[in-house]
This record gives sequence, structure tokens and C-alpha cells, in this order.
Amino acid sequence: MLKYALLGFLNYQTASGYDLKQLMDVSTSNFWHAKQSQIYTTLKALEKDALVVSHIEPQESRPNRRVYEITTAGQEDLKNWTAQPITEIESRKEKLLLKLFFSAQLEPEIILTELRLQKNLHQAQLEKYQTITKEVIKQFASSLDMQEDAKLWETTRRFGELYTEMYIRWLDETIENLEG
Amino acid sequence: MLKYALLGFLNYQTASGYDLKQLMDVSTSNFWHAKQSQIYTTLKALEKDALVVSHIEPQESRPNRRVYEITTAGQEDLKNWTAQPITEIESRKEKLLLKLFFSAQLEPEIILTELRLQKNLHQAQLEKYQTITKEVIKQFASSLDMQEDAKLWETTRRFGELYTEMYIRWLDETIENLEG
DNA sequence: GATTTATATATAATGTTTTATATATAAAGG
DNA sequence: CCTTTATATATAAAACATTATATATAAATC
Repeated sequence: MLKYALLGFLNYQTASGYDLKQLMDVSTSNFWHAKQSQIYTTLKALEKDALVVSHIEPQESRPNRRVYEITTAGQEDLKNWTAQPITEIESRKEKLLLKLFFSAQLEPEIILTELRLQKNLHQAQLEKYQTITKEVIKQFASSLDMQEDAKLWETTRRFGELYTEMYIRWLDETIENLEG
Repeated sequence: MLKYALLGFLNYQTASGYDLKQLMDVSTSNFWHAKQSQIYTTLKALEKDALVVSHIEPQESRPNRRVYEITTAGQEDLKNWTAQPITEIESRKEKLLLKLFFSAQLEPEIILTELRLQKNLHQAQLEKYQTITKEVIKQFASSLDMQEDAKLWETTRRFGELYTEMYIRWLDETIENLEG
């Protein structure tokens, strides 16, 4: 799947592995993230499959950049993928819930401390979605002149916002439940 | 992490790989799922680490069962893990959002069809959480006489409910957005 | 002046997860 | 009667993802 995230970005403009890591961190990390090492190895695999090509861009006083460009085959592959409907629900993995499920023997105070910490983290995250992420989308929309595309980007930001609000609500309910 | 899901269940009662797969499917699949093959290989690894022990339970007219039992070391490991706080936010992967993010070139009707399909799937899922999952928790609570533990199980079910309601709300918003 | 952060790529080793396959029998459904 | 579903375990192969490490320089911060 990372494959398509990378092709998706390269379909807008050429980019290095370093660029792509940063792009993902500020835009898709809400619903798709990757480590640097995976991005670099996946780009290499994409080039082997001729879905992208790269060339070295020499730099003075900075390490040289390997800049990737999507090929026609890459664009086709990407379009095929986006047209393919998803017919199931995505399954989640939530370590916190797993731990909670098996925490009956723990002191309630220990659980409560953890839930309160999570609340702080999610409140900070919510603010990021409402300020930084919103701003980043605006910036890209105007710098790339992609107001139409930005509407879709905004829906994914909105998901992050709603999700985090839901999470905080669930934490509040659960905290109250354990306190009472 | 699957390791702790398995230890967590075995801390309640002995079980075979087959049992554990079924248990997870009806209880934790909302926040932690695993394939049969991973469960069997992880159980084997746990036994190698002496966190569980197994013995064969012969059956007539059914394949023999390999029944696992948690060891004292396993119980300690589990307790250490539950006591260890999680200090970050869990990151999600949502294929649908990734696809949507890069779907600007697609016909809006194709996107809308997909979102409407997802709405149906999530509505069915919501009903499951509100009926089947709720009932399963009640059953386990009374058959194991674990009313206190069941309160925690219920909070995880509630997460699934809230999450799915949120998802449907986001789908509604997004559908309206693309229609308008 | 020393440390940290940012720029930039690359790969080895390890860990996690999925897909696929093999085997065998009984019960249930069409 | 035939097919599917349920019971039950096991492993190989592949795909996906994380952790760790190496290298090098400039800018920013303490």
C-alpha cells in the first residue's frame, strides 16, 4: 500500500525519498505513515518495476538528492488502484484497548493515570489537526493550485478531527466509569 | 503484541489455538485481530519461551486438540506488560482514506458509490456491536462469573460503537460534500 | 565551544502479518 | 448424493514494517 502513497505524491510532482517522508508526515500520517527505511526500499522496488525513474541531483554543501519521477506505467497502476473499490471494513489495532481488555487485575488508579495521559495526548493531537494540518492543506492547495484536490485532502483531515474527538469522548466516558 | 492477547486469554482459562482464534474473533477483533497461522506460530514461540505449556487432548471423531496453559512466568510477563503505560498515540492505517486522498482524477460518482458501500458496511457493523458483541460479553461475564472484568470488556465494545458511529458521520459529511 | 537538528541516502537484521497449502473427518444443508 | 461448513493443527513462502546503523556537512541552539 505504501507503494500507492508514493505513486500518489509523485503523480503531483517529482520528489526525493527525503521529500516524500516529510510530505507523508505532514499530510497522510493521519491515515498512512511509513518509516524512512521503508520509503527508501519501496522507492527502489518501484524503480525496479519501472513505475518510477530516478536521477541524482547534485548539491553543494548538502548531500546529493535522488529525485524520483512517476512513469506512464506508474500513473496507470495508480489510476487502476484508485478505481478499485474497497469492499470491506478496515480492521484496527489499538494497543491501549488490548491492554485495557486484560487489565482487570490492575489497580484502577494505574489505569486511570494511563487514560488521563492519553487524553492529554489526544487533545494536543486534535489541536494539530485543527491548526497545523488545516494550514498545510491550504498552503499546498494554493502553491500547487489544486483547490479541487484540496477538498478531498480536507475530508481526510476532517476524519482525523472526528476520530480524535470520538477518542476523547470515549476516554472521558471510560474515566468516569472507572472513577464511579 | 499478539503474544499478550494470547497470554491474556490463557490467564482466564486453558485453550487451544482453535479456541483462541474464535475467542479473538468474537471479542477483541474490534481492536486486535490475527490470522489462524499467526496464532499457531505465536503459541509455539510462547511455549519455547516457557510462558505457556501445552499438552495434547485426544478426541474421538474430531482432530486432537493441543491445549495451552499459561505458566507463572507467563502470568508475570502479562502483568508487567499491562502495568507498562503507553505514552504515545496509536497510528492508524486506513486504505480508504489513502485512496480518497489521491482520487481527485476519478469521477465523483465512482467515489460516491464507494462511500455509500462503506456506509452500508459500517451500519451493519454498528448493529453487530450493539447486539451480538454486547450479548457475547454478557455471556462470558456470567459463565466465567467475571462481572468486574466485564466492565472493562464493555468499554472496548463501546469504543467500537463510538468509532463506527463516527465513521458513518464522516461518510455522511463526505458524501454530502461530494454531492453538493 | 559543544551539542543538537536538519539535510540526505542506503542497507542489514529483525519482527510482524498475510497468503497459501496440506491433512482428515463429521455434521449440516441443498 | 454432493457440497459446504465446522472441527483442528501445522508450516512454508512471501509481503510488509520496524529498528538499528553508517556516512557527511551545515546550520541552529545551548
